[in-house]
Amino acid sequence: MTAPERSLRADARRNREAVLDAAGELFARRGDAVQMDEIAERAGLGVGTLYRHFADKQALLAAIIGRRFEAMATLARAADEAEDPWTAFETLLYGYLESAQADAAFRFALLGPEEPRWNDIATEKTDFSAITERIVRRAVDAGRLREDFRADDFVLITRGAMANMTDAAGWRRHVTLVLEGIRRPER
Amino acid sequence: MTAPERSLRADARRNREAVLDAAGELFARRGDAVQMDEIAERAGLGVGTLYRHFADKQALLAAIIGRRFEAMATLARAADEAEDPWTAFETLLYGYLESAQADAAFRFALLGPEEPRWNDIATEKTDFSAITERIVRRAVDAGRLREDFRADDFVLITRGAMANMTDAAGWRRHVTLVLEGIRRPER
DNA sequence: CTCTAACCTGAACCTGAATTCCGGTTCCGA
DNA sequence: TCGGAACCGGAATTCAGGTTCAGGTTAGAG
Repeated sequence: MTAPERSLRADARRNREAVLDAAGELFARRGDAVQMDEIAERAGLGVGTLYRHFADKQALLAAIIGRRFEAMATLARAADEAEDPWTAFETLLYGYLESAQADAAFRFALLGPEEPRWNDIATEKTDFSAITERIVRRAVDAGRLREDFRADDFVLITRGAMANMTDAAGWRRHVTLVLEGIRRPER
Repeated sequence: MTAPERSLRADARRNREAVLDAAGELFARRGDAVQMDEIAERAGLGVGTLYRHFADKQALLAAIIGRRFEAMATLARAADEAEDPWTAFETLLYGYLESAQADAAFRFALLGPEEPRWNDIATEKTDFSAITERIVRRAVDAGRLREDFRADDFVLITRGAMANMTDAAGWRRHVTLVLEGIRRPER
């Protein structure tokens, strides 16, 4: 996709990285409302350079989102390490949501109506989904989640919480309420 | 706000209504993505006429949202009629969400980051909020909702569900899960 | 050190809407 | 029936942002 084709000239590689960093920072803060000019300025480059590395704004966005999903996959993998299935689940859930809170673009990508489209654009998402599925299954099998809980439900909860990220406290309360209906006692 | 100032010429009143209807229909289907030209065409009028009645797109949107909140207040009032507090609560919740499902603009207004702003723009919202508060209190007092449930939580749940209105079934599942954690047995 | 393909720049350009504006129309009171 | 204030139509204007491109600049192979 946005694969760093082999052998970029040193300065080109450096600039590409600068663009990614600047865009990541700005998109995270203000979602896709940021303008290409801003990104270019922050990266200390001309707009033209952005277009040399990314076909259009959408592609740049996609690259950033892909990065996030990679990070999410790592996070999920770490959560899956946990001995206790419930701990694994909770770690994943909160880790994911905290990342979402810190990144407006990521949130936007997940909440927007074109969400399904990211599957193609950000293939990194597949990894994450797979691990999530495993963690959910573990918790269900251990009897710590209602028996009919599915990975899809994880998405539902997650979206629900993200919709309440206007104020910092709201989504935690939301998750608390939901968890209560989903969780099952240890024994 | 968009008060139909006294004495509009007959045709003007008729046109104003046509605009409101056309806009309501289109906004409901596609949110604020619809263009002024489309609305004008559907209303069988020129764009200029829209601007004669509403300062700008935002104002037109606000008028529509206001209408919805009026309808929601009516709905809430009806729900409050119910003898059983839980029935009242559930009726309100589902009625509200079904309306949201049927109206993208309404949903958009409630989910968007400028949500708070609607309090000023659509004063009709106040009514709705008041009744909602009463219904929630009734259910809590009757011991049918967890003791610490507040009207704010109703908003949380509601936003959470709306975020899952991409597919028609998702939000119902979401509400089911949440209700489980919130509800308290009859006795 | 040279030369050129690969890069970069940023002003100009384009596009898609919202909004304006003014020459006609129409309602309606006298 | 008449006059003019209220209205209406819709092409023209404005504007914000994304995207392009005609030159200038290097990195780095030879």
